[in-house]
Amino acid sequence: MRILSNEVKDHVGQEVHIEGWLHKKRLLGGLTFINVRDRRGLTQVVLQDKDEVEKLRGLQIGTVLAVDGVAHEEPRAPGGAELKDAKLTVLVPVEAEPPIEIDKPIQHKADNLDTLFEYRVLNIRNLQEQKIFKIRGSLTRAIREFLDQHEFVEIDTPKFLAEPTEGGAEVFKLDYFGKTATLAQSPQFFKQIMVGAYERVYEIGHSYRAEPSATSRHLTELTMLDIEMGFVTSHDEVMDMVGDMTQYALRQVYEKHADDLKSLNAPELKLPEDGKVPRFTVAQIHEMYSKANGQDTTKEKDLIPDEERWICDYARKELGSDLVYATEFPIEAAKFYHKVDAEKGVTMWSDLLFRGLEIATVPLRENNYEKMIEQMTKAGLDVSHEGFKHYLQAFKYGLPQHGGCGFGIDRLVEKTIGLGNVKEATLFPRDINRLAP
RNA sequence: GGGCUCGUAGUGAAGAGGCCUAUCACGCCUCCCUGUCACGGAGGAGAUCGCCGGUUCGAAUCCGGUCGGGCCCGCCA
Repeated sequence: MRILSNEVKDHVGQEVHIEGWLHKKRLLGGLTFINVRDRRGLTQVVLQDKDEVEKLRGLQIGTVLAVDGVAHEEPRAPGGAELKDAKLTVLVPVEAEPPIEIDKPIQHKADNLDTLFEYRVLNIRNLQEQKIFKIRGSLTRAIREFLDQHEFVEIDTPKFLAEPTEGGAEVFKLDYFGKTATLAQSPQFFKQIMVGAYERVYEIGHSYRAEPSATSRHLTELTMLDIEMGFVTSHDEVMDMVGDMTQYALRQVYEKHADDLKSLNAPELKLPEDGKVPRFTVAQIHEMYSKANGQDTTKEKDLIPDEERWICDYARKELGSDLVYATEFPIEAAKFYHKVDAEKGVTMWSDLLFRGLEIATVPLRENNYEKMIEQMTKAGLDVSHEGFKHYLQAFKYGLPQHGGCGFGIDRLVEKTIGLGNVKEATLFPRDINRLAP
């Protein structure tokens, strides 16, 4: 029966059977060490029999092996145990030399990202590279845990849509049996509709943006966490929920993957002591940034990327928080479904920033049917259009006040680990130039 | 859409008019090596310097074009 790499130490003195990939050979003459990789990690196998070593001649890293040997306690071996007197069985011989090395840290330099993704199939076998996606899995699991605890229902909504109706971003169009379909830029309409059923819903799914943005923070296919929560009494309540969730997920992952994050050189996690993510209005940030940097940004409707980096720096140094909210975005920057604070003349929409980057937009929605029609008409949209019909039904037949967020999972993973490009946090990234692998 | 950059063995880099018959590291091949873990040692193979054209006695190096990357801005998650 097959045992796994981390179980070898529990079978000292016994004959055991392991299977995995040849990960490394070290030939010292009369003594040969090989590392066998399985899903738990590496097992060191010691070979002294020349005939056994000969079985590996001409075979490359990646060869699939079975090894029968006796487990020994050995302080000199990684993990404190190893296999001796081993017999090898080659299950899948690999003679082709891998185009990249997988037993050493993989280059993540911006100039070489193309090579990283060109050989993704192989470099994902690198133990260091694997940590990134284990951490990614843990982050989304922690988010699901939090949302489940707070009575959110997980939903799945279609990605083929009839029309590009939401606005704000370029959409992909494709032939759908003679009609034109678009790929969803977000589950926006569906999650709001579902508030009418469950009050609280979320989806972790893919969204598609056809924007020709070749930057370190854009993908054409991205993973978004979309949350919507009904019967909220204030914008603050939504911000608190999203802030709590993010802190929960980060704490969980920093605890569970402490060693992995350290070996990946992730920054130390700084979260506010009182658990409340600090808030600044967009106008405040413009003012603070302009004063500190001598560049006048007070006329900008949105934050410029450098302001996002600056306010995050400020929050980390002065307030001990890697997370910070930019609130009260101006009405000119808003979408038709955002709720407007008429008294202040701003929207009830904020962005959650994390280590210099916008990772979520957190707005309160307009939920009044007549006001929606009014705001849509003002935005130049045809409210009688087929694409809006079912969305507006939800409002016509009763939606409570609600709010939520669109949260970029790829960006969250990138910044959690301290990577330089959102694509490094994505297994098989899709961008303006890349469709494969 | 605009701007700025970079293309040299399988991988990562050095070379910035002649010292280049192109250097180094890792990987690969052969041999030596009984405690390696980025093993070590000796030797070897592997590159028409992205492509096309130009300038020059001479181009990896300078110029133009082209193709392919990257970064920033706009926009967004």
